[in-house]
Amino acid sequence: MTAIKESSTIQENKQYALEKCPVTFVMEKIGGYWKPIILYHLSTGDKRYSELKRAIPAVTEKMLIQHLKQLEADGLVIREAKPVVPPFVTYKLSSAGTGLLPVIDAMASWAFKMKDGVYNM
Amino acid sequence: MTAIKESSTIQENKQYALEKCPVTFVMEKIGGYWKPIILYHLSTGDKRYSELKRAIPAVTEKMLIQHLKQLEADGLVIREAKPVVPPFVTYKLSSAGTGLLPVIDAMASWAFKMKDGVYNM
DNA sequence: ACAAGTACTTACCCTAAAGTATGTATTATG
DNA sequence: CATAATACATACTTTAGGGTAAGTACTTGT
Repeated sequence: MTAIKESSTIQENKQYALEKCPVTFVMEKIGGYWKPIILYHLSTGDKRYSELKRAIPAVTEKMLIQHLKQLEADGLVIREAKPVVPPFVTYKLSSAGTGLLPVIDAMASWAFKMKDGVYNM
Repeated sequence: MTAIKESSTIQENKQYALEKCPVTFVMEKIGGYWKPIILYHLSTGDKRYSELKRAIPAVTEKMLIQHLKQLEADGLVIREAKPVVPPFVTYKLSSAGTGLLPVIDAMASWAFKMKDGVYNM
């Protein structure tokens, strides 16, 4: 992960937005490019790291693990590792992560309406 | 023979994600840093450009106008300009933009639950 | 001996998004 | 005449995020 510069305006703005805007708070958590996709794949049940990798072929390993770590740090997913070799690691949604599913659903619903031209008038 | 530069992976991935993932489709529309905030402010009624500027003091004019233009191009907001001087321009949500409000609400609801510790168990 | 599978890690690079600073057109008003 | 107000536009710089490529540790199978 790259170090963040605390003094930058963008960081100050993030502080402002985080305190003032709950939507931005959510964006901070699921705004990463692959995070919604990962969340979606975990919504159908626990997945091993390699299962996620295969389920999302376009994501690079660096991005996958990076986002998984962030999601874990944010308390949205839970990592469980069995002390065996080869490693056996599964990821699943926490209760907070599960609580996000209505958001994901609302998004998907809007996207489908857009594609169906429901809002073209 | 010189090698021809192929299209970047990032663009291919975007194509993949847009087709496969409705959530990413939504992120494309409202993922810009200030867009959710702008949308939120428009949800309470039409606003003049200068009203938005005052309502969101931390945003720069470049970012504000840029995001407004994108939201307009995406059909989420409608711009109305009166041919007077000084200019009088108002922005309001389109039907598609209004259709996004449940998403915003779901996000806000989750954010407040998070802050209230509802998911800490 | 060595390749294969699993779950990462790390160093480096490139680009898109965001920020800074300044300029534009028009008219009313002091 | 100069300033204020409004709604932008634009050249330039910085930063955060994402991508590439390669390596690590450990054990089982051939």
